Amino acid sequence: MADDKEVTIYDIAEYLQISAATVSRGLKNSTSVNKHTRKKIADAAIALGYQSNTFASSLRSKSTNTLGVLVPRLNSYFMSSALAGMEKAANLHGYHLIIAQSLEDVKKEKVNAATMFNKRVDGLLISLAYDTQDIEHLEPFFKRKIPVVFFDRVHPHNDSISVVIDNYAAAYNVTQHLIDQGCKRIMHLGGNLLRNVYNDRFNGYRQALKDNNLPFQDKWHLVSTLSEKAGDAAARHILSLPPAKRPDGLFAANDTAAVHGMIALQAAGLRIPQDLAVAGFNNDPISKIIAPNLTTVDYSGDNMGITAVTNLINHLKGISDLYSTNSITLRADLIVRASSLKKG
Amino acid sequence: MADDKEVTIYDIAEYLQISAATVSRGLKNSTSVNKHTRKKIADAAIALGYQSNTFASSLRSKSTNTLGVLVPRLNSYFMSSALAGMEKAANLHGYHLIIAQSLEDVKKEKVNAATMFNKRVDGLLISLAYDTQDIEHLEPFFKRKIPVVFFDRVHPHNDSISVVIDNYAAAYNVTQHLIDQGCKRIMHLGGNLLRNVYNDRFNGYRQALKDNNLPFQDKWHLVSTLSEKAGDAAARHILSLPPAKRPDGLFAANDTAAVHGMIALQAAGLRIPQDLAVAGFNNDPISKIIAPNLTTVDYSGDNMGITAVTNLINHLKGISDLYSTNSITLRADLIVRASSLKKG
DNA sequence: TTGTACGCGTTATCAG
DNA sequence: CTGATAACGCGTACAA
Repeated sequence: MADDKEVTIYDIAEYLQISAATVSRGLKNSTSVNKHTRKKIADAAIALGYQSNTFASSLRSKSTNTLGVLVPRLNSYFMSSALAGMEKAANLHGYHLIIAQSLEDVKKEKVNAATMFNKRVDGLLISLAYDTQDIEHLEPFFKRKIPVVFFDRVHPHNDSISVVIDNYAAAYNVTQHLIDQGCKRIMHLGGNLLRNVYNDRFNGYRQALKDNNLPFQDKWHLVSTLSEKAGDAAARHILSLPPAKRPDGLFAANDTAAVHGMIALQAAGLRIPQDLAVAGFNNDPISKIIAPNLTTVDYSGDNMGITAVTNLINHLKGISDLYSTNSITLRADLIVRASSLKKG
Repeated sequence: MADDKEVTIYDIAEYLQISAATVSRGLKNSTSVNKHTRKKIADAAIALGYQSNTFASSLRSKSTNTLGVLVPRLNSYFMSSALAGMEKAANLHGYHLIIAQSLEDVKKEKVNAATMFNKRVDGLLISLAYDTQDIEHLEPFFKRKIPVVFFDRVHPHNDSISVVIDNYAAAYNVTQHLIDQGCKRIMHLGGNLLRNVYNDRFNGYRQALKDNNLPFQDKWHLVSTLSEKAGDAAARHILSLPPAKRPDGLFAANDTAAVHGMIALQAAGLRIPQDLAVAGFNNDPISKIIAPNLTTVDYSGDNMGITAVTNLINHLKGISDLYSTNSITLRADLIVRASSLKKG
């Protein structure tokens, strides 16, 4: 009952009157150990209640089987789906996840990146904070050739890979769809243009307008954090305009803002889609609950998470060369629902 | 440019012509090191690009500053909020999180628990899988006195603590509220009774019926996984009953099932709350998007996460005795919204 | 205030 | 197939 000391491979070795080296090898089922001995070792391990000490092993083998995940926030539908996908893929390959959030704060992002490095993660998965300008804080990883995978909110870098969707094309398609429905005055509720996702969506939107000879006005481009409140504020902004000057279409860069905008607009008596067609982005569950259902872009966090981790691990195992390509683009289809259907 | 070797405290020591021991002490700002020397060490560390090796340190000090988090799923609103809260609290105290999901599978839960132990987490936070029967797989933690904190889906155990809400009281209140609104035939869409949360909610519901002299019928208690599909199926079940035999109230053990039930019922022409009053559980964002808004129970994952981690860390730091109490109950208030308001 | 010497538990290397 | 031994990077008695 003296359960106070760790049970180590030495205890097993002594117990079986063999060497610790053999125990170590036997424990990982090395074929260079007699099958019979292997069995004895496994049994003894259980009998003695042995539990391997991961970081003693890591210290020696210089690999932790751990991936660092650094995201802006943990509690959004997209992100929690991405994490779920990552965990699934990681688990499948015997890797584990250490997770931190920057809360959209570069400073926290830097501190967390350093922590991940100190923990000697075998690879880093990162989606950048709202106002991260450069990625100097990732230099330690690049220097030591620890693979970094950006996803969603990325930053171009030669020695890393990005997993993204084609935000430009998706936004273009959304806008074109609204135009096809007869919208002529389309407002865009977007995010910080510093981040590729919002910049690309904005550009896709603008290009679609241009290609259809529709004028773009600066005041139709609202920048926000795309929160519930931001959706609300956008609605109030629209309602503050004289009816003749109001947009007849709204494309929000996420579903949260779109939905809360809709609710506020509807509360004020506007009809959707008749008075104003609305489209969002992400295919968040809320898009199927709001009435009318929200037109959006299918953006699977799960897929993105699985892809990011699988590629990272393949690279770690030398199966694929991470840097042979710089970017993986996942598909993200337009999902048309009633909120944007002015015609039939 | 030969950045291929780790920079260790020995490199700093050699660089400064002092001993590694002093460097080690200086790095953690020990007052037993000359202030001037300390400064030199810090500077040299930066100059040489030193990054401490966490697990070498852990191996020596036998503490990892890492907490294990083991949950059924990562991608639910409640759970991602709880994780966000945990990360926030952990980060605040210099702890980090290693996260895994059981995907509601006991086998995975066991494997993951073992991994967490092998990684020598300083403490474990766990919410049990759907069908976990016993917690023998946590024995290694108990034996080595590594603190375990259960949250949400808990299991009574002397050497651990549980962070919960009063599910019984909350469910009682929901049911009483429905009764107050005139409901006489209340159906309960619940989860697996093996889990405290669903069992307690069921019992609260039943007791409220009893206290109001309303009959309970077995067939009014539906057990499911509380998924979108389960909500749908429950609705179809209700619709399959002859109108006179249908319930006039529905209490679902989560908002997802409640909302998707509502949508299906409404699609079939039932009016909510007139024909059927509905209440859910969790105060998920979707409860404020469905029309009419869903009556529910406010259940803050963020709070629960913060509470669980803070208590765990206080215990680790010896500030509080984890086991002086066996359970912390957070408040969870009824939020009345239109979906249940038959009267005014 | 600083240095010496050793150990944490594992794995790699080399020899047999 | 197995064993002896050193090393991974750090922390800490103990001594100076």
